[in-house]
Amino acid sequence: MPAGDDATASRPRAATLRDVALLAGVSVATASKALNGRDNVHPDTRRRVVEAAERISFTPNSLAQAILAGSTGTVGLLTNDLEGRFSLPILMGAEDAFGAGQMSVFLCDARDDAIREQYHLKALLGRRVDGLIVVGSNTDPRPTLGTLPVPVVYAYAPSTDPQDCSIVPDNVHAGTLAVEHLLATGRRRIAHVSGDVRYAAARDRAAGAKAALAAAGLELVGGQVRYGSWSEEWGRAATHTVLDHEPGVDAILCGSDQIARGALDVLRERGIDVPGAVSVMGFDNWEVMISGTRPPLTSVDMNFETLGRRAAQHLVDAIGGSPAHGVETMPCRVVVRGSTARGA
Amino acid sequence: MPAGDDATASRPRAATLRDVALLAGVSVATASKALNGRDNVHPDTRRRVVEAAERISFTPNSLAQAILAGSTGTVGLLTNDLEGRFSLPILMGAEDAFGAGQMSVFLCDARDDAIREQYHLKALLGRRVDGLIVVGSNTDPRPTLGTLPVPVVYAYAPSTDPQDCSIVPDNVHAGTLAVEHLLATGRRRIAHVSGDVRYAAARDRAAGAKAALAAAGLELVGGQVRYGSWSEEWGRAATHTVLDHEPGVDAILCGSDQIARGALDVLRERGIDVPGAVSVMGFDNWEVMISGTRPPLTSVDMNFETLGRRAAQHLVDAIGGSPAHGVETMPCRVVVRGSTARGA
DNA sequence: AAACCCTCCGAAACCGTTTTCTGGACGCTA
DNA sequence: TAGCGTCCAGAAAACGGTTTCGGAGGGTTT
Repeated sequence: MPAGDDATASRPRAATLRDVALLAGVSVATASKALNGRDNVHPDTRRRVVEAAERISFTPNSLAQAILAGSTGTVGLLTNDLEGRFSLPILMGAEDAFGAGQMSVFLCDARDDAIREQYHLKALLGRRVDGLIVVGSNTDPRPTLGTLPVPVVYAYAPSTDPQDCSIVPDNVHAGTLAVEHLLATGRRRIAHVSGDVRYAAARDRAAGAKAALAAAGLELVGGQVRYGSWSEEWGRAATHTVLDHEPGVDAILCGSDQIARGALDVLRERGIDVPGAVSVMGFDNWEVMISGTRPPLTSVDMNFETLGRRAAQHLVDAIGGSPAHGVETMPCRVVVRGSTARGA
Repeated sequence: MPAGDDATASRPRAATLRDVALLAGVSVATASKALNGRDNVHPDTRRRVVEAAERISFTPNSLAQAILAGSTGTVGLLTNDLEGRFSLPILMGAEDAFGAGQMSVFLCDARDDAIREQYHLKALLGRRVDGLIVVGSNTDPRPTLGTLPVPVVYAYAPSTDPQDCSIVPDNVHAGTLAVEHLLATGRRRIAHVSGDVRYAAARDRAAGAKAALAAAGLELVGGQVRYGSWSEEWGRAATHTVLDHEPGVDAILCGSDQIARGALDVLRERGIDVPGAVSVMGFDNWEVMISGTRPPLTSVDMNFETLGRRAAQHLVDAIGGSPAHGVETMPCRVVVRGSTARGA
């Protein structure tokens, strides 16, 4: 158990440019120029300054630099999803896009609470972030933040205002890709078990799936999407129903990896071969859900990292004076695994 | 698809105190005093200033404030775990402890790369964070960052330097609690299937479990811990082995929720009643892994949020001049669910 | 020796805010 | 009416950097 004691043990105060200058025997102006590679500094002088800076491990105060330059090199990531399912890949993508260390990210979680969001927004603007990425908790449109003194990019959930810049995963295309993959592996009698119908993601994926089926002159087995909740439990229940009512079914397209896990469990219990008799697919390609499924689950990856990179790129452009408008959709991709293996 | 166009459409520059003062017809000094509730400002004047500030939605520039005050109201969270399993609850706990909006958090992911860590560290120190929380990717000790101009608290993974302040989950106690719970529900022949033996977490939990058994005059069925990997796959394999070699086993304590899922699957396949014949427990209480297990999995919650709050609290104390030293362990708790229900 | 150029350093202004200090206006008392 | 206290507003300094500008010093040319 730690015990507080040496309150007086003075921690070395962060070094300032003045300290460096004093130590090197030059003025602060010269020290600044020497460290920043400006011209008109004698090589010997520069060396002295650099050595002094290293000796006291001087780190320039970004605050002071920012106050002059008018930009801070920081962005705010205002999220509503701290399960981290979407925010974190987006954060990683953004970090990559900015270039490590160039830009630091303030992460704030509003927890889907408008009051808390305003609060964090105020704090971020006060800290003069150069821009904002707003991550929603689902793909339904969310209210715009309105006009702010810094550019904003909405990721995952689009803004209601079409003038804003939003980057969202293409759920319609995801549904299409999934069905095309199933068709390509010889499936014809496809059921679709999805999550909560109130989520745009569920409806969009279903729309894409139906469109792809229609293009092949087919429709869903049972004629309709089986909406429910985003849980394994629902995946199990719905799969039982599907198997009971549609004996000829040869593929179950699940609205999420969790639902797919439920489906796989029931198929295994009933002794139905996957993918021999029935193929199973999920959406999200959530590593932690998928690793361990039997057989390994084919899933549609929504490319969150790419989405984050793209959002960051748009933000950089906007900060640079070239804002974008409207909703941009990010393509996704099918990750094929054993649960739909061709001819298995 | 967004298209860049109105690069010239000037975004409203953030208002400064000077703007407010000009609009209210006072000096910046008076404006500052009026907005900060200082004395010696005439009520009418104050009202004029406040109205002016609201009219142009003035937000004080925290950078300028920080440069005066010498503290920024920001902390850095340097993590190596952006699966977010540990970092995010810790971040949430820290946010809570700081008090919403008081303190903003820079989140950086070093991805277990020392170079990247140094890079982020430099950026954070340059931004004059008031303190740092360093989150490891596992509970093995990690190298200290050494002496920095700001206080540091190590969370999840302790620092190698006992002078540093570290907050870690009490894995030994977790193992003890788990076994005590199993004993309390009448189990006597307990097997322990755990993850990678190279992880301190695995060894500590096992040590706690063995101690609790010894205290009851028992030992592990089979005499030893079955170490492997942190996967469902290993959970399944090891459970088969246990059932084959130890027919009398009445509980399987699993080193993680994932391993426990594997165990549950195998028990179900073999038609063994859980918890009637065999109890199953996991560690971590990872909601997303647990929701959907049949029966619902009893698990030891490591209280990451509390850990994060505690780390934040220690950081605040250290910033306030009362640093703590040494490793502090956080208690954990058993969350009882169906997989160990008494007398079921 | 005067005029000139070049190299290099430092003084000072600036960013946006807070705080201290100075001082003007006004009212009250002696 | 002089003296004093109170109330309120503004000027100025400070924080830690960057940048501009002026100028000192030395060498070269006429």
